[in-house]
Amino acid sequence: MIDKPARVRFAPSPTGHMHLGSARTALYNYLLARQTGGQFILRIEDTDQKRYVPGAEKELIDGLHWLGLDYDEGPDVGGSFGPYRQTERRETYREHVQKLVDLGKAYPCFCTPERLEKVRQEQQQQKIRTHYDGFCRNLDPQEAAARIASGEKHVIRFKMPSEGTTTALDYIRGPITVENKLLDDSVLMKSDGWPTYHLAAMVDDHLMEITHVFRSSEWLGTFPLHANIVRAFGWEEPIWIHLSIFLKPSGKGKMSKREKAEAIKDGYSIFVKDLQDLGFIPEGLNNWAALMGWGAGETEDILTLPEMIEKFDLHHLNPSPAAINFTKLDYFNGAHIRMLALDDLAARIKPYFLRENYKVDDATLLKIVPLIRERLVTLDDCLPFAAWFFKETLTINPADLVAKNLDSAQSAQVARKIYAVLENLPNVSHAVAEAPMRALTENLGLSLGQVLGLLRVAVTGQMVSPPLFESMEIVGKSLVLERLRNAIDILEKMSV
RNA sequence: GCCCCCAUCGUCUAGUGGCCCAGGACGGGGCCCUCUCAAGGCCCAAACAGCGGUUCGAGUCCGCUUGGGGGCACCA
Repeated sequence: MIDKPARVRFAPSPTGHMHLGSARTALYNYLLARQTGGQFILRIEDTDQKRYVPGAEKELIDGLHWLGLDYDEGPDVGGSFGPYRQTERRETYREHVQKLVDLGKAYPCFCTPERLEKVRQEQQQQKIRTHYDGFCRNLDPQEAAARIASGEKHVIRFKMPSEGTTTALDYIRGPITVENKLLDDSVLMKSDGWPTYHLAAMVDDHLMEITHVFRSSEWLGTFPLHANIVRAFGWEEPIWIHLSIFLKPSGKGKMSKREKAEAIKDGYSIFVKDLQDLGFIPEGLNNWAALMGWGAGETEDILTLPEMIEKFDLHHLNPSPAAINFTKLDYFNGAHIRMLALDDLAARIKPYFLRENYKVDDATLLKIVPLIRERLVTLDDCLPFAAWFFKETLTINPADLVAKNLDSAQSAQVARKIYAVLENLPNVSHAVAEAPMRALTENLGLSLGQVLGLLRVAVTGQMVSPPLFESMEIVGKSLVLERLRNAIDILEKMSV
């Protein structure tokens, strides 16, 4: 599907951590821009002074970079439609809201927050719709001007048409119609002089020549308002695409704050930064997030970013809410890890060893990677599988050394036999060691599981490890024999 | 309370009136491979919320019911 170049924007507010929903919205924006040869823009919607979180913008930018969703215009990269931070566009909003006032499509309102709260409570008591009662809607313009001149605090409200209906077109849902009398005279400009989202986003989308607006379906309620604002200015509307929201794994509502915190304990999170720390890779995360709400086709599942760019199609976006399925994220992550080049994977898991203070040498690491690659679900799984490679001494649970269906004395006996065989080999490489070990197993009348299981624990210190012979090849003969000697000691001590 | 949106296997989805006794993927179960754990291969169970229409024909169109979700700020 190749269309005209799209200008799209990801417009988060720096009020907290970047979460999954944001990541997916950003991804869809990116995909459409790249597919059509258009531009992907980052705009920071920071007009709410009270909710501003220092560092949030940086986290957003870092998150985007980590995900590989590079943007063409934004606060840190510039562009000819800037500035890209709404706090730097205050004058623009002021001019535009004035235009609306002059047009008679917006008006100053002097109601105090206290009065509004009182009105709201009364409405709730009467069980009627909570809305602005229009107290200032028909103030005499002269009088209003005088009150403003005298410095009286006020906001600017949009004068919503009071009769008829408004129909706005959502790309994936079709036309959405509401009765205008149900619509509120929303605040466009706050008393602190900053615009609300309703005004700022509409103005910016127009001025920045945005062609497609991807946003959460949480905006559906104010969709008619926004359409009315755009129309009041006489502007052309962008294509609106309201994305389904993400539900908690049970499918019952959005994740609560508490549930978000709980998820971390299970090794999951809805925050991009956490997911990164937890060992998820951008390739896996993008793939998983993309497919929540987008039907990519009949059979395709594992997709790379370039493949997604090629296949992305607005027609296959899904309007229904989607329950988060972290198990499926595991699958996508593992699948993409397996697709990584060996040196790439090595570079990505190295920090996890360093984080635990292991001394990692790159040559060894590179030899280990092919052994553990298909075993990793998340990057930090490298630790349980391969940390032992970098340990000076092993901590062995003696009971693990005792081979299945044998006692400690018998196991010690087997261990000595293994030692004797390995000792006489030129080295313990896979090619050299396997056949003799199989032969030994057969001679002893034991199973491979019994013999190699014992050897595994002796060499790696654990019951589960990467393939034994390949591992021994990396460790080397002398260390293998040393550890085997140690294992024999342990078993002999157990037997007395 | 009011408004809006949504509705196919447990989950994510394919399906745009006949190609569907509904396809794929995750998860689950079984088998194979196998030195552990994985990965991989094969197989199985599993869904059109209900009821009315429209039509020669409906998962697909319409209505209602039910269920679910979102919203009703000088937050975004």
